Amino acid sequence: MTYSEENYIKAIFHLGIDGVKAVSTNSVAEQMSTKPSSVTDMMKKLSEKGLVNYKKYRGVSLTEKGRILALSIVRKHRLWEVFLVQKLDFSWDEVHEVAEQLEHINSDKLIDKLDELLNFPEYDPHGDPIPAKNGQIKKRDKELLSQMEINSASICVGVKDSSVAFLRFLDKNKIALGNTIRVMEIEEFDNSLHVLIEDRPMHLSQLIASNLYVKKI
Amino acid sequence: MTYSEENYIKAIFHLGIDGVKAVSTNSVAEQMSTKPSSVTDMMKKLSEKGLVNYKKYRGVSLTEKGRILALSIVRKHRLWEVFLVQKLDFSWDEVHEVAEQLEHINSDKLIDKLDELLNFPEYDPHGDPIPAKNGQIKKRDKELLSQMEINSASICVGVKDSSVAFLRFLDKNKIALGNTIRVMEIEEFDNSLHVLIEDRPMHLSQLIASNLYVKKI
DNA sequence: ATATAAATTTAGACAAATCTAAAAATATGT
DNA sequence: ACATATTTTTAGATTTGTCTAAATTTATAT
Repeated sequence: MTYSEENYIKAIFHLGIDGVKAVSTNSVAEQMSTKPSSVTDMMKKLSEKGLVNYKKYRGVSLTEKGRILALSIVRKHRLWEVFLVQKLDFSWDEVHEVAEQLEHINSDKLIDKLDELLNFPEYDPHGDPIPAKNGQIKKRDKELLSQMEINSASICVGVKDSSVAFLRFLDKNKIALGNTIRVMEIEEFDNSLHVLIEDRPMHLSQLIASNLYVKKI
Repeated sequence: MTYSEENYIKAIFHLGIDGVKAVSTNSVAEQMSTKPSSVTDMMKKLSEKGLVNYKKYRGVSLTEKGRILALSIVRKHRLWEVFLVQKLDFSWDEVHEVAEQLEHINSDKLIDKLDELLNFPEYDPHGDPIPAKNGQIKKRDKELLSQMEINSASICVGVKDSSVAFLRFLDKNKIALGNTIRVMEIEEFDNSLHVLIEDRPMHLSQLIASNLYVKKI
């Protein structure tokens, strides 16, 4: 597998995450910052290799073989992110770029041993689950903060948007995974939330609330 | 820099290590398992970029800029090797292949932090010095065991040949860096050595002795 | 010194991954 | 339903790194 092939497989995986049957050529092109014609070329190639189901004009999806490959890449990416944060003191907004490179390193022993060094983590620094060696990936039961009711209490377990801008915003406002969040009031006007984060009162816009995953308690 | 360019720079660095003015096209090709014509092409390109001094038919050498780049790649390679051995329990004959991949990962912060995690090691698992961040590389005073005199005592500090076969041989015979070695007798016939390794008598062929670096004590 | 051998470069080709522009297929709105 | 817009594919070009085969330069041996 070339890096490029792996990146396409990963893109299709991420786009097709919520039970979507097939993803469009254009969406893959956008995700990867390439042109649709490049995607078409690559889909033919990956289809030849039995990694994707591709029908002209009908979009593309991963085969079982492709899914397993995608999961192994995601596993590597997320384990490296944990390593960077836990062992090298990276902040959660710095890890993605480096992990994008590290995820292509090819060595089973390396990944198994890294997993062990990190004590078999289940989630990456953004709260996303780390696929097991056999490809199993657990779906955490979580919902968006924006969907919580008044007076509900929850724990922050992940972010939907993991852009540098959003993560820095959270840092600046001392909002971190593991924090407890209680919804005190919902502004009808703009759907913003008055919350208590670890007993600290805060006012969060609807945009913020709809990018934070929480788990009811 | 592409991976390929980096590999050529590294090859020229390793071939030119002992004060050689210029290395030949063929030697680079052999080192990299490519064809001489491919080397010629790449030398033109690296010359354009100011990384090598290249004159047709006259061989090639690194410019200062090229040397600095080479040292940064070697630094990364050797730090990763230390990481693999110290943190992930790799044996010294398993690290090279993986480090060949990891050395191309591009992140200054990653390498600085890795260096720190490993406590600023000076040598890699084979006894080779790790270039400092600024490119400084210390030359350890060492000589081949085969050049030691009778009754001399020394400490094993490195290997010349770091092939899997040689490293496994050393493991099997419990010869490791840091061991003390005393030369008891030299066989005139085949230049083999009778030595005491950590007080354990052993008989080493001339080939073995000429691939072990030691430091007199 | 010069024929021959060896090393190196050149010329031309190829595969991978990308692009642009044009053509074809599909989707959409009234 | 059909004209128009959008999406997707095709055709052909480009760049990078590689190769083979032929030509050229340098080295070597007598």
